[in-house]
Amino acid sequence: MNYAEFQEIVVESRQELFRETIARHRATIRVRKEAIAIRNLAKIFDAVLEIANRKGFAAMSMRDLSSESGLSIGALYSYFSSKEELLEMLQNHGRTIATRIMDQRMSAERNSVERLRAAIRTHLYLSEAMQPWFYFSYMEAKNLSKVERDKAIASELYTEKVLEDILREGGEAGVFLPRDYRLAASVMKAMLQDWYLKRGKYTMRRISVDQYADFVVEFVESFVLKDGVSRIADSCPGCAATLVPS
Amino acid sequence: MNYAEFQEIVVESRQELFRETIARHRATIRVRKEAIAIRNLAKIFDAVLEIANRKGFAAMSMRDLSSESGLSIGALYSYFSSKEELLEMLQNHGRTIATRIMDQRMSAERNSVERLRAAIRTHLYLSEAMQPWFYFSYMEAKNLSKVERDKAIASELYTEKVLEDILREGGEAGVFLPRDYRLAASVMKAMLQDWYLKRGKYTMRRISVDQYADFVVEFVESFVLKDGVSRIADSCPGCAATLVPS
DNA sequence: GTCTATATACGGATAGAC
DNA sequence: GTCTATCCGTATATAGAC
Repeated sequence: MNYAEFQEIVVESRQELFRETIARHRATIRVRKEAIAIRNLAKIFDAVLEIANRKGFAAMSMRDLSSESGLSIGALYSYFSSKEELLEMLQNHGRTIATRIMDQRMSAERNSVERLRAAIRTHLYLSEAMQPWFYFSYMEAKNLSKVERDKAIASELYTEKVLEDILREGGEAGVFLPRDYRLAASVMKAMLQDWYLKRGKYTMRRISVDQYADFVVEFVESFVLKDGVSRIADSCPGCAATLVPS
Repeated sequence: MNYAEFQEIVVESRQELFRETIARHRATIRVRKEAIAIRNLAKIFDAVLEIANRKGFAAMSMRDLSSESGLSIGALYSYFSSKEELLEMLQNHGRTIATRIMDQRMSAERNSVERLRAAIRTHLYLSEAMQPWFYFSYMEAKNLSKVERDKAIASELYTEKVLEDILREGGEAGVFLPRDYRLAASVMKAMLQDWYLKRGKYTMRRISVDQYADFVVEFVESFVLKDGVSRIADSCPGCAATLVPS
């Protein structure tokens, strides 16, 4: 599966997830007509991501949000009861999509090498499809309430644990070299996060998400596999092409 | 050189750099007595880093800064003319220290493998000694004026270019394997940045900066060196100990 | 050099018309 | 369901006493 195919999955589940988010916040969302609520909530979330990723959530005023989303300030407040709740809604919404898709796709793979590759690819594809949300979530995490911040941290650590467990199982099976798997998972995570944190840089350099994924797989495998480089070059000649100096 | 030794260099140059920062902003800093100005500016910078890294620079009020720094709001404004100028002063101050020390230490090393290790270690040591500033600089970069933001981006890209050039020179000398050196420099940078962006995580896990540095060197060398693992394990048995699974 | 008191503007949130 | 007008707290920045 390449990125183009993956993207469709995300687009398809989008509608359904807005329905769920609206249901979860039935208490504060006063708009009863679902179609309208979905359309406007999507506009609001997109506008928040656009403004907050440019100048920060704290610096975004309701007047900014009103003009960017096309809804009046009064109308905005029938979708949330405070700016803080808006932040929490957006965090929960994004995290739910991300977690669900990640879990779905990881459950398919069985052997360690394939699981490692799938984890890298899926995470990168996901953060590519939802780049504004991932960036926002990273940058605004410290501004969340303690409860919400703890959820965000738990989610981060869970992703890292998934990577660590793949490495550990592969290590026990003798597929991977003995390494500090926890530290390896940490720096892998850092590489995955760089994709959405420095998106502009990679766009300028004309690096596609598939190229980046191939590179990260290669880099990590050279560290954990016994024969490092050769394997992926054999199994995926196209990938190897991305490894020569530019 | 380990971290403890490195730290002294940073502490020593601190005073001198405050003098320079005050000289550079002679126009706005109304306080004439240098000793007082240095002491208070240091208090102000520390307080900004403390508050802004907790809840963001935009959310930090002058009242917050006043009570954290111990200076009144009126006194604060004799050190800068606006909140925005304060942000720029702090960015410039930190970047000057970081750039100067990085350049100093890199000029010493000659061969490619040593240069690569020195670049990794120095960057990590620097970001450890100045962790609050590095974190602040990363998180608040997007809130700077265009001029200042461009300076911050240029500085980021320069660091990456240093890494890329080391790899390229080593590649041309046949010391490193042929790789995409630009992408390699990118992900190395991501690993280096993880150290100051997730400082709390590594503290909890009792990973020292020296352990982390050894690990990153090992990881990168397994990718670019022909015989990967063995070299560092031979040249530094202590380091190898950190590589077994915990 | 540093303080307190205050001018002035801008922010989040609500009321009530349509 | 959405809009405009407005309340009221809090923000930055300054003035002037000490």
